[in-house]
Amino acid sequence: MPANHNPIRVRFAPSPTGHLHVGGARTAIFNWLFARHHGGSFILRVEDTDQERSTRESEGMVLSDLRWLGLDWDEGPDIGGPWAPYRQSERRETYGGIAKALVSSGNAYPCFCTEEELDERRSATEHEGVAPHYDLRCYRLAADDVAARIESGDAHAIRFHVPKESGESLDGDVTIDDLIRGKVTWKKETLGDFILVRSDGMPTYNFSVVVDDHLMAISHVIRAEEHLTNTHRQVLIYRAMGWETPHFAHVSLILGEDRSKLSKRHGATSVAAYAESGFLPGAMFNYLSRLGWTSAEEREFFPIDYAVKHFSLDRVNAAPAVFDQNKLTWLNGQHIHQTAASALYEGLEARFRNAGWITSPVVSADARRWFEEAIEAVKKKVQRLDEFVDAMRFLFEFDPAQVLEANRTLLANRDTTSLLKDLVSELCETGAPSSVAEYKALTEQLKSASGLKAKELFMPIRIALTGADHGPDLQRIFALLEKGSSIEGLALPVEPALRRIEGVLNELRR
RNA sequence: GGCGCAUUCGUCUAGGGGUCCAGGACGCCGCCCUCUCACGGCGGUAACACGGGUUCAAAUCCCGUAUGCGCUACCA
Repeated sequence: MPANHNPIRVRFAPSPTGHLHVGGARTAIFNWLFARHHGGSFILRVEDTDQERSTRESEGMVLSDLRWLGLDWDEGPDIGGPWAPYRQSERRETYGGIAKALVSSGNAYPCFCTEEELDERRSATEHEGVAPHYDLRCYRLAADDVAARIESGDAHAIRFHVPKESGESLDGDVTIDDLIRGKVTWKKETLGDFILVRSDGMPTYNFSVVVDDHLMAISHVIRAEEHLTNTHRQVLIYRAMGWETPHFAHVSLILGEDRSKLSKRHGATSVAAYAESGFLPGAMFNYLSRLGWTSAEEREFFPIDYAVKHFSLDRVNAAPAVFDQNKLTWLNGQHIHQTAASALYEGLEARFRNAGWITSPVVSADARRWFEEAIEAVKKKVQRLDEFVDAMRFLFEFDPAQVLEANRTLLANRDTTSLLKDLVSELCETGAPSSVAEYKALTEQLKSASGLKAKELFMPIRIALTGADHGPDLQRIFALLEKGSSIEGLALPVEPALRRIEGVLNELRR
């Protein structure tokens, strides 16, 4: 028996055919939020019955993508659980047994038609304007005929019989009360007999999903809208087995900018790609949970536990939603701004090393502290992790010739040259300012020496020092440069500020 | 084609008969803060798909149309 006796049990059932996509991620998040909000269980089940496309490697990727998002599960293929196994490919006997029961109760039958034959007959009837339903050929086979063909080893699928004529034991009409969409009804005429078990012995989605959801005691099936019309078939299987149906909630699809279903051609769609391009898991979670769901107070920016506390299916929107990179990026910025530099550093070290800024195999405590200061200095200017490298590049890379070339009008005039000369002599005399007081003293000194106003003073210094017309406070830049040059393991020269200004002056003299 | 679902600013959404000549957020524009760039603050731009009903009153209820999407597979 499971340790958790809460009857709320939901599952996320991905097909392992590549990285987790944002659509699947949102479905997983909604399920997880529902479970955590109600104190129920969240089960992970791998739907790998399509052997052509499923791989164990993909399964590993999907699991790690889910973990990256901050999700955890109570039962799953990697951790087991009371209803193991949690991989459908390992549950064939179970499906086989249920299929047999459906055949003996008269709700299903062996079908010997091959795929090619079916294709042929389908295309033959297509232009007659008739719904392309199975023609019931094998349903009408005589019992001993069937027995004989099975005896002789003829390959066959198992097909479910949708009750059509009055007098059949089940009604083919189905109404569900979807938690997001309300009542949805289908008429029996809509459906043809459909395959339960393929001729290779693998169950189809519509069959295995019912068997597993029932056997795993799933209370709420929360899944994407593309499965809504399949629910008709599934409910019929529940009825034929005499099983109670779970509650259904069909979440709308995520669309690309052109309002078609989000897919690879819309650009990055896997959560792994977003992780790589510098999105924080908390921001991804925040954005995806907000896509189609709002808390009663309509908060936009929130941590995971806020969503757990406030999540409710009642407030999930039935209309499809366009994936908006802009808003994701904004949210990611908000999350970065709120995250401590020490935490940000964790996700940034590899990027810094990659940029060649770290020269030692181990990062010393001093170096780490210095990086955290630098992160703090530029944090509010970035919206993605990868932008930190661009925002901090000026600290490590400086080419006087290039800087002059790009800013000749501003740097190559008499006032600026004498200002920079003054600055050099100040730096030689007192060293680079490392405190607010020293910095103030320096700028006061420069102001009186040059006679320039504050506004005219700072831009030439900024550019001669960083090469850019934007960046953190000059005072912080001096301090960072000064401190960093005395820390081992950082790719910084000694006296970087002085060298840079001198370098520019040298270029000016040429 | 048939069936199903959906339709409020460019986008995410609030709203569920009167409080809505429709509120919030992203984006965009302007202003303020400021040595710069950002952050932040303030303001602006912009929507009830269309047509019929029902009602004293409709973004909200009903019907139809249009559009989009999904399903209609021995994919999930």
